[in-house]
Amino acid sequence: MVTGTKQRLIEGALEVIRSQGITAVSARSVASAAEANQALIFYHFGNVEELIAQTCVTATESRVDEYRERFAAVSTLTELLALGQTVLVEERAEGNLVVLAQTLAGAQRGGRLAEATHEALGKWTAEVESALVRVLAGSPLMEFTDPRGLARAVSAGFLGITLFESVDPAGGEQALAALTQLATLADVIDDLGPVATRAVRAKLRAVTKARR
Amino acid sequence: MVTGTKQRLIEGALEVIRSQGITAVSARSVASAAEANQALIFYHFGNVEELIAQTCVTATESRVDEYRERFAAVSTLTELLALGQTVLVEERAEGNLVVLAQTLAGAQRGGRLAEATHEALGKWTAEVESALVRVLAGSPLMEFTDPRGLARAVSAGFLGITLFESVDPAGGEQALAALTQLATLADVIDDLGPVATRAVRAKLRAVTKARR
DNA sequence: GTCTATAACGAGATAGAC
DNA sequence: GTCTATCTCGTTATAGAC
Repeated sequence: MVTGTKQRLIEGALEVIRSQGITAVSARSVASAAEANQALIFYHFGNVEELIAQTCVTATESRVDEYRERFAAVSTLTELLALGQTVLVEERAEGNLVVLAQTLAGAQRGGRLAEATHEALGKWTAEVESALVRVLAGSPLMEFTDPRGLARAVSAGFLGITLFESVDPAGGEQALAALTQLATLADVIDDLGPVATRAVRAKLRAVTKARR
Repeated sequence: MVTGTKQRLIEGALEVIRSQGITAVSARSVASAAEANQALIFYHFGNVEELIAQTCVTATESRVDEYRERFAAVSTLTELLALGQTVLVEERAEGNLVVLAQTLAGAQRGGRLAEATHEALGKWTAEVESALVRVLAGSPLMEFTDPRGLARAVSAGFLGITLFESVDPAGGEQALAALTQLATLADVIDDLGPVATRAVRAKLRAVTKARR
């Protein structure tokens, strides 16, 4: 099944999306990239949208599987942040964040692509979230952050940077560097321990008060 | 010029992109939304890509102008973060972050859209950056953050959350909430002043050492 | 500036031979 | 499962009347 036509069509779709984006996807362009007959898309997937949906989900699945062990090996916030950087850099070459971002853009009208991207995003956020929970356990940060929301924010941020990079590579690099710096700051809070905890608690009280 | 056909075509393009995304854009769909004749797109813009490019730039310009005074009024990090949230919420209704994100996706193949989105992104990042520089002046944070890169990271993050929201509104909300919490943490570091500065410096030395 | 009409082509999708 | 051929429709873009 490795060299099967169905698989080749998915790889063709990946290639078209990576190099030209979702707007360039058509039965003909994908079939051409896959060196397959255009009619086979409809035989194997029924329609083009379904092909894209399956492409997005399986590609994401395969990349997340690739990273699973590495996420599991992470035990500190610093390590997690370093892994995040690695993901961004590796996917810059692998191109699967581009695929997810492009499919997400194509999902604006809802439909099958919305369902598929929702599923694909869930695969990333689940991995990030569980790593966050593990890493933040016992940290003063745990008390004030929601790993669930944070995992989503991080995933969304990565997608945004991926899109940003495509039109401004230098700017994307700067953005990544800035995030790394912020990461260090979070680490510092972590290390400050009880001092930071007290400070954060005081701040939260102040903020809460001010908003009443 | 307010009710001119050219303007109506731009508004039609905005409507199509907002409701159905970049993949649904065509001379016919836009003309229909603008209640204008399809041929007029080619008379006024030459081709559809140019229409989208101008739509993206002018829409971004108008929204950024809308926020300029509010950015200028910001004098603390907390206020800036609050404004950031406001932007995200208001643009959720206004829909112009969606337009920028969608155009960015359409810019994957380069060409005119890449140029236009580069320009549009620059308008946002310039505003965010100048506010960051002002707000971080004299803060211990200034020493360790690059406002230029941070502004790009923030802008990219907003675009990512915007895309994320379109397929998972609840998740987008959680992401936004998590960022707000992180914002408070940054604020705390700011308030800690010299204590934080020393801690961050020590941490940076440690990190630098570990990487050698 | 705006319209109709139409050329020229690419799109999704299906039928049917092999 | 894969191919060719084809239908039908939507697409960009232009020509030319008004």
